[in-house]
Amino acid sequence: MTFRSAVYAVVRRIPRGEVATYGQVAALLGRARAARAVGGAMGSCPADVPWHRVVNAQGGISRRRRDSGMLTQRIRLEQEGVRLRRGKVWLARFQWEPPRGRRGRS
DNA sequence: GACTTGACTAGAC
DNA sequence: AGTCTAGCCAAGT
Repeated sequence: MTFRSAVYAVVRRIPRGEVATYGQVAALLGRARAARAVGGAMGSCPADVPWHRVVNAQGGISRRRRDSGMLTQRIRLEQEGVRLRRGKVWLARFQWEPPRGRRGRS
């Protein structure tokens, strides 16, 4: 199980209409400081991974080196009902609150 | 195994 | 509030 596949597993759990931050995903994996690695994993992910539901700590859409997919991300989020405030996701309202005691043990 | 890169962050200025 | 700097982590060379 690579770190990346673990990342995908978590992202797939993000409910439609909600979002999570890179740091949040990292924390759920027990690697609170690996937000950067999470971003790297998102660079290329399976089609069934709702990558658009992952944003940076400020609720903003991080820039890719190339591709302007960040535009697609914003649109997809809005279509799911996630509202933005001044170009940034309204985290206080749409940030995902993952259930605890999951991840295998209780 | 060292070195580089990147969709990150938090803290200084 | 906008920029810069320094940690942090996994992957690919």
